[in-house]
Amino acid sequence: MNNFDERVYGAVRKIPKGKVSTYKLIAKRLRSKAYRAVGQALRRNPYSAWGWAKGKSCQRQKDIVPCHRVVRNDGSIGGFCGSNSGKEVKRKIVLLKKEGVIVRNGKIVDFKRKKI
DNA sequence: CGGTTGACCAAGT
DNA sequence: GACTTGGCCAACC
Repeated sequence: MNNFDERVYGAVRKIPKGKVSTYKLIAKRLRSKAYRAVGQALRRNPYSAWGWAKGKSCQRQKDIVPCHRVVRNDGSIGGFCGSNSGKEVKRKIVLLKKEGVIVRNGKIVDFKRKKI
């Protein structure tokens, strides 16, 4: 519970629906400069937000980490599901759209107002 | 313990 | 806008 990964997951879970955050901001919230390590933690994310958002039984909602609400500092998507292929990124965009976050050309529209 | 990696960032070209 | 560089930090081998 005290390792870096757990703290990252905890912070990401607190992101409210319809809002987004960045790797850097999360690191800041943890009082750390390890924004790169945040990406690392999510990459090996043991919890899956994808199955949950898709409505299929995957894991308990309280345990999931909404990694799709975490994007790069400039509002671009980054990666998803341990991959940066366009396929996975598209999934991420769909999830965001469901929550009211519009993404165009791989970037979040009005990102400044939606980030925490 | 040292080197590599990465869902990053900022500044430079 | 794209690409490169140097820096950053934790996990991994």
